[in-house]
Amino acid sequence: HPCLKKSLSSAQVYFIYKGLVRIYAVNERGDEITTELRCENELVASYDVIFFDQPSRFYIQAMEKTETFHIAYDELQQVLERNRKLDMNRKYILQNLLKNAFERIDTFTLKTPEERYLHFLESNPSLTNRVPDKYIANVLGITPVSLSRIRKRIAQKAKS
Amino acid sequence: HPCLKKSLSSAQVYFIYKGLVRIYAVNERGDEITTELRCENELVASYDVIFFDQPSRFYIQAMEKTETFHIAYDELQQVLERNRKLDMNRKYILQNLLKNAFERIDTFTLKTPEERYLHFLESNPSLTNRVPDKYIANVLGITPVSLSRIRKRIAQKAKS
DNA sequence: GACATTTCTTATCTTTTGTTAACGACGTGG
DNA sequence: CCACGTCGTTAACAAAAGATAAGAAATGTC
Repeated sequence: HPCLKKSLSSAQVYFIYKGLVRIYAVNERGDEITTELRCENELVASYDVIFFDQPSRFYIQAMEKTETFHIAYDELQQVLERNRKLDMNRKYILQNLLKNAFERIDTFTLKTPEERYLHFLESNPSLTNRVPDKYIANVLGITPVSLSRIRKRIAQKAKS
Repeated sequence: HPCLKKSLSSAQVYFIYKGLVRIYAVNERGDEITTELRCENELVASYDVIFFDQPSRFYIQAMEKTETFHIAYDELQQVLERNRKLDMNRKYILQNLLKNAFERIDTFTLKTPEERYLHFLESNPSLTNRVPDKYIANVLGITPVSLSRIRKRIAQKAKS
């Protein structure tokens, strides 16, 4: 049976040191849509709460046995404030988040769904076999049925 | 005649204090695709150069008479290092970039092109009448022809 | 004003995607 | 072993989007 679903409603920042989670929201048509897949050494937080100070639209569900550290966002800020040595880490983490976000945006503007899927496989080889395809489809902005067809097309090209 | 096109190849960070630019890249089919529209009080940089230390895929073109400050990224880091008082600003700027990036990603996963366009109009009322629609279409991940049809559909709904 | 250029719209056709439903494969728990 | 639920694939149809081309509208230049 599936793992527990929880609202991502607190102003906590989670660091995953083991396992894999999906972040999902409910769109205007009432469907659960997975927006993020995050695994080891990655951060999870609801930007609704942290950046907008609003109720979170997001939920979290572990796809595997997952272990995390977590800390309140405000507290994290204070810790970083006090320890200059951690500053490099903060820069690195924020920049890494930004880099990935920009890269992902550009796959939506510059690539077709098929190219986007291939790019996902290259960029996330570790995720591919750990998550049902339907969640990957959501992350790519397409439906599971459409992803299935894309996979078929790719397989046909590979044969010829 | 259109304004000059320049490669965004330096490791500079530009702050726009007047005007409006578009950032574009050339996709795998050889088309110029606008990926970003940036105006007053916003930052411009090539994340290819700054984050990946790679040749930039991006170009910049001013849509209006535009004036900017710019500073080398490394130098900016050093300035911020030396002036603790600027640190708050850095946090604010980085978080703002992240917030916008996350929000934009979610419009691709959670919204239809039509909803995405309406969201763009709400979020960027100042841009709407300053840029040709074809660039907005690119930013939304659709073609100009498709955006034209979406606009027509919205207008028809508004009548009824 | 006249002209050229760019942009937007529209039409046509093709391709892709969304939607829904059915089917089989697989794993789990009784 | 069987019932059950989940997941991926496939089919059928509707809807939307891409590609291309042709006109209309808007813009800029002289």
